[in-house]
Amino acid sequence: MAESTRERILDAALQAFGTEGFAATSLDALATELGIRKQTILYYFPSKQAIFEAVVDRAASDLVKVFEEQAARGIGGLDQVEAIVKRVFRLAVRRPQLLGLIREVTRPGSLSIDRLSAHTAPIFDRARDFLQREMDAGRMRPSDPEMLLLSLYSTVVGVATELEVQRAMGISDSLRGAVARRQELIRFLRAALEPA
Amino acid sequence: MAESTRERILDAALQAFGTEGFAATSLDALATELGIRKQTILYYFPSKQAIFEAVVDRAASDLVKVFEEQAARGIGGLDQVEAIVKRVFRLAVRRPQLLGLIREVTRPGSLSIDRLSAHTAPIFDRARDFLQREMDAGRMRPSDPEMLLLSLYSTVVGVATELEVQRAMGISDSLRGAVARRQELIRFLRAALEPA
DNA sequence: ACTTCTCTCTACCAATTGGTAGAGGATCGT
DNA sequence: ACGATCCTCTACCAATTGGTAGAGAGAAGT
Repeated sequence: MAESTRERILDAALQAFGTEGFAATSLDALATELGIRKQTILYYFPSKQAIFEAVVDRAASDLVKVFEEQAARGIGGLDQVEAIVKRVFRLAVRRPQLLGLIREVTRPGSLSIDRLSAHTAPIFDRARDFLQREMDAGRMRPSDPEMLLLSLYSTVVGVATELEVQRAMGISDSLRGAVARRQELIRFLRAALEPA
Repeated sequence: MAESTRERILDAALQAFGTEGFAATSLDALATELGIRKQTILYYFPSKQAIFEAVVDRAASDLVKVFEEQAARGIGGLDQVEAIVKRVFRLAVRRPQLLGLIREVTRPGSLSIDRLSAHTAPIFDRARDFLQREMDAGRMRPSDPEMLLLSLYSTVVGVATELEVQRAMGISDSLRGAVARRQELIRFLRAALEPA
């Protein structure tokens, strides 16, 4: 067997939760899609909420891995920011459900937000320290690193995931469109971050 | 009577759809909150979907009004961008459900996206033309105005609405926090937009 | 051969879902 | 006084929801 049933359930659940959302996803629909019975799902996970938490855990560690891989290279400066943006975009193109799930978890009133931030808190701290260091070294325009991090997060995740907004604006969402968006975003961020 | 039943239903529906989402909102819950029976709701609106569409229509025209009020002043340049950011923030503080609803509508697979963009398309065009004009006049760093608009949209809406992410980052979401975020965001955008 | 463990199934269930049918009480113009 | 219209209600309903109970098949260990 290429993939265990448990893994297949998690894959399908990530897809569903990340696009339709938690409430709009039913266990029956999930089971039908997998060609199994709902009770098989409930054999592996005690409840729908438990599936969601398992999906969040896996997605969070996938995300964190992407950041840590790049952090390990430590090329520094705006090139480092650019490299991370590129990685996030690659993730958004290959596995859009992953960022969709983040949006689902970070919605007001969502449970599991603490579960997500438990994973991401270390890389937030790391990113904040990185920004502070670069500012101190004069390689980046000085500002409040926490607020800047929030702006960066919003911009990158937004441009990477807001496909419907782009369609509404009349912007192509093809692969070539994604590359163009990424390039323009990087120019935008460089302009915002470069020391004056 | 201060407010008609129909208006009260729309208010409560905006609140619910904008925070919990469409699927997670039940007509019974809506009715209970209003102290009426579900069937009263269905007297005014033929279906749940119809309520959602009515809410989207009203929210969209409220949003458009905010933009058009500022566009009418036409102060131009980066000051105009700043003024719009301030207005969006004021909206996000006073009526957070409104931007929450936008996020709900712009989720992949959402119906009613066309309904929203029918309202917003004119102001998108207007904003694009504005950016192009300012670039041509040398008051703004030249770039692709459509892509820039997408970046601006993502950044502003993200910083204004991603309260849970801010909490996870350890940033205060008080009113004073909102002002600080706004100021930092404006500095960020000015740096990104100022001609080199 | 027998037990045990792992897995998927059928059969249910109570609660909730969005929605229909129609009664009854106001308030209105006539 | 009287019908008509507007509004909110009670009474239902079929379908779907997440979840429980337990049977049965297959493989593995003894």
